[in-house]
Amino acid sequence: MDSDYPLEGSPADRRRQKVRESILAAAERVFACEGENGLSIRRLAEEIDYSPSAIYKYFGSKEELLEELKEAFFERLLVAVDRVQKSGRSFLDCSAGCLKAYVETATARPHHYAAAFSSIPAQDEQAPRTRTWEDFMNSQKGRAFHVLIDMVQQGKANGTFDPALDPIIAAKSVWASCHGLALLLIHLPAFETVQPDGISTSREASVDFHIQTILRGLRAPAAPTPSSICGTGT
Amino acid sequence: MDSDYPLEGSPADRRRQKVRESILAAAERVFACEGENGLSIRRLAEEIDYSPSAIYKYFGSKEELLEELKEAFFERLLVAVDRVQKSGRSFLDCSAGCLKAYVETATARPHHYAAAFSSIPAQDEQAPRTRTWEDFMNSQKGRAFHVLIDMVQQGKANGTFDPALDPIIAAKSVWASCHGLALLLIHLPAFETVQPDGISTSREASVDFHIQTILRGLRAPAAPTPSSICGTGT
DNA sequence: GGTACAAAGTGAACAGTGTTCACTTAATGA
DNA sequence: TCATTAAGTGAACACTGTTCACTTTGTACC
Repeated sequence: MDSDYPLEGSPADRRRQKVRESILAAAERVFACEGENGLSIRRLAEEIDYSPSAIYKYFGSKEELLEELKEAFFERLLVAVDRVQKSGRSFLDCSAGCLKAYVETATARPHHYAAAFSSIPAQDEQAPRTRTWEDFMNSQKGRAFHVLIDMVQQGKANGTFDPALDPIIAAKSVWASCHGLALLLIHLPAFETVQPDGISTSREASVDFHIQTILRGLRAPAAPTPSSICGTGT
Repeated sequence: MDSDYPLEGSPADRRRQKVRESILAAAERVFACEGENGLSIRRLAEEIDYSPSAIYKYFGSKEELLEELKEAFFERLLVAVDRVQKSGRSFLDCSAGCLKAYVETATARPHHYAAAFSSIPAQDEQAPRTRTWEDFMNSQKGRAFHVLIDMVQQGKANGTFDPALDPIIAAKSVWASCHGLALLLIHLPAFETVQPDGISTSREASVDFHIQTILRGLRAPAAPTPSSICGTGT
């Protein structure tokens, strides 16, 4: 979105953009190392040799600044998924690759990913109930979610997945599973290590198993044509 | 653990215990409504008509106080799981029931559940690597995790699950899936609502589908006995 | 060039946070 | 009754996000 080559806008605009980006870069740096607690406005100001109040000329609040960092996760994710999808693999390989890309993109920047899902909405606040679908689908989150819906629909069409699947419900389920794995890897150091004896399974084996299990759960129940009777949820 | 009937210890001890519990009760109350941000030591002190510094006679730090609230989730979970397991259902029904209990226990107190998985360990800090297994397994988290391991092993033994499963890896996978669903329900109000048109699927249907998909992913690959396959929840 | 105006940047201050510590008050055991 | 210990307090410290009157800087126009 933001151009890399500074050839547009007035000199003042370009300068402003530069400072803005230096703030974000500093925030990125500190946040990656020390998380939300280590990232204070004063610390940030010190890092870029400005006064704390200067930052408020660029971002309305700390929350707003963080929002920008959070959005970046879904941008990176969409890029990674795109790369997988263009690699010309088979459907199942491609699907597994996308899910793996999700987990890896998430765990590569633990603090960013955790922060992206950190806000808990107040229970009574349910006013913006109407036309949430379009709003959601136009956000980065929504676009990433749509990749999953497409995946399910494609799998149904080519006979890999159960034709009775509701694409949205199934996509939600897949998302939840990946989300959970990413977060457990991030939050629970024991999760990787935990193993009764020295024989600790590699992280990658766990991730691969998880993804294969997710996909197996969506598979078509039996042979699609002649003797396909025993299917459960048809 | 903490006795309800105040018949042990000296009067002073009992008094102390009472104050301690009133602090925890107030914390519980405030935390449930307003989350970690709304819970300050001063607010807590005001709530129980003590001075802020008094609280430090009972808890070493705010962190320590919160730790106690977080542990409570796993206690509630173990109680709920125990109830399901004693209900005498079939293996698959019981398993599904336990997973559902997990999601429901988690979403019933969103702030508590989210907080229980909120800390992100520093990347370099990997000193306590040795004998983590026993430590972990003796914690409440570990005991809850063990329920899942047992579930997988039982499923392998009775032919429901793939006999090739590694119980620990499979249990991790199941945990991750439930964890992810619970957190998405907590953090993303859109997750429940999201649906292209007014036809919004109920939350329960999503949860049930997710759990069935998890269990389906662990199923034995082919028919274990001649004609005993077609029923879903035996 | 000089000038008016807006933007960028600053320092001090406010209200809030977790935490500490010297202190007073209350309860206990000898 | 008195000494010892625990419980409880108020003021302070170092920090936080945020605001606001202020100065400096840059830009556009005459």
